[in-house]
Amino acid sequence: MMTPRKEIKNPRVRIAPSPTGYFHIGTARTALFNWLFAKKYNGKFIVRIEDTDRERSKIEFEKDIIEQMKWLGLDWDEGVEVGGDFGPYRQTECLDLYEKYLHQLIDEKKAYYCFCSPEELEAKKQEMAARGESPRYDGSCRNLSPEVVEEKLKNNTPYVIRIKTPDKKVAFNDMIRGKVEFDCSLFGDLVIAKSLREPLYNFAVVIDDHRMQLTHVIRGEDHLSNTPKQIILYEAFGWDVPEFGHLPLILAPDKSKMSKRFGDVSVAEYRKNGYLPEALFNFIVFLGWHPEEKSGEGIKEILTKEEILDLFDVKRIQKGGAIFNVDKLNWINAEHIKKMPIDELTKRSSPYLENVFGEKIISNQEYLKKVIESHRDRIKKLSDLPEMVGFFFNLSDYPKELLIWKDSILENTKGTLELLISMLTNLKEDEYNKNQLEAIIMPEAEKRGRGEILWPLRVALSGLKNSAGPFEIIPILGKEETLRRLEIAKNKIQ
RNA sequence: GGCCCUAUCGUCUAACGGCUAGGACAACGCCCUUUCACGGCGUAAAUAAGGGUUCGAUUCCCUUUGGGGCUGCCA
Repeated sequence: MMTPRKEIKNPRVRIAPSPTGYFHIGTARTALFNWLFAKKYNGKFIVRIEDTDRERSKIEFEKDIIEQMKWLGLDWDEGVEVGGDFGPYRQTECLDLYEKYLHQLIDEKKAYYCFCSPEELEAKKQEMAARGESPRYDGSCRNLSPEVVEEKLKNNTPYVIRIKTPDKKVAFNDMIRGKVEFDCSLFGDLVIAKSLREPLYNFAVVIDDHRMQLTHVIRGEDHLSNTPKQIILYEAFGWDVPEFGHLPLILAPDKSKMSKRFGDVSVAEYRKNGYLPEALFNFIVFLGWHPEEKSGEGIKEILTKEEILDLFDVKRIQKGGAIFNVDKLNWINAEHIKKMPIDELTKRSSPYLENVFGEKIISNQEYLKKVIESHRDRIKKLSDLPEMVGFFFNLSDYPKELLIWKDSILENTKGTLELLISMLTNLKEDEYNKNQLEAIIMPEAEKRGRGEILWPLRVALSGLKNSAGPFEIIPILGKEETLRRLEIAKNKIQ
């Protein structure tokens, strides 16, 4: 059986995004699992920016990463913005350190300068592929004499730095997958730096993970095959190897890696589209993880961050990839919207409304709250709101035919509107509540047919084919506006 | 191609080696209903295939098949 799991205590974990694009949903999930892991086991969560790719790294992306992580409700103990004892937390600020370690490896003959040109390499690669071998570096520069190396360096011959990959198998015990083994002889000598001042990912990661004393490296499954390469480096330095855990990937509906299909699935995009951070958090964590079922009938799926943290357990992380299902996200989002206190919901919805209808819309908070409350059960996303509640602020024009119930006739509709106007005119302002309204209108509706009365009423109020019911709308609109809208309807018909 | 990971309803998933394989989303149907939603009730829907091990496999092992990742002087 399995070896007993080591007790996890005060782990140090990290998320190490590279600022080469907007904060991606997949990165968000990795961040989330690391955050949960740190919180759950009383450890530290660290944010490190991996910007060794100078070409593609941009400060605006770094800002976005930080902003969206905060938006999702994540906080970190060390890293960019907050600092800490193991800085710098941005790789481009560690160049001296990488250079030092590169020198160390070269001095110890564990790494070497390679002067092969990309063209040569490509040709060799083709050759090997043609022979059916797995393409790898043949080690031409592995044993260059110090004189030759010095000469070439003096002449500014372009070079890279390669690690001498040991000819052996490397195994590790993945927290999620159990034992995983790779044959390193298949790799060849890996390039670990483009130059002394240009370290490459696999090298920089090891230096930093070690330097920051990380105990667990939890990352996407796409890094699984990088792990043995990094272990080689740990061993070259004689450092302790952290525990690794490789999360299953989030897949697009066609099962390809998420980023490939919808390249720009940024968290910011979901935010803009009206998803709540608590819903996105909830949804994403359920992609590849489910809590233990508590005695019997199903599990609770709508959870707060705190509840998730309480239930979280690494052992229950899934191995297989999970497809990102927007329908489920929409449902979870809707559920969180239903649960949210109205003041909070109003605050969060305001930007979406303001965006469409302008600032004045938020001036009357009490009105706004009633409007939002009346429609919270009908929306999936905050961004659905403007379209649905717009009529409260501004009744748009509609064809008079819309006022006519099913196969009723214009004449009846006119009669209905006149009747309603007279009934509602007699009702006092403070009687404009659901109960009173129903008390006077429903008997009439039962008599003449509900649709005959209620449909024209509702359309007159909303101007829409589909909307909330009249007894929800009228109390919000109030007497004056209600009657005004009924007059508009009546005038349309004449 | 090579290496690695992976496999329960369409999707996310549950099931100490032991029940009619459970739940959720979506779909469909019915109810509620002035419309559209909400809500309530219900229906259909899965252990990839083949071998073992076992009294008994969704569960353990092997093979095949499918899917995915990696195979950069990206991260």
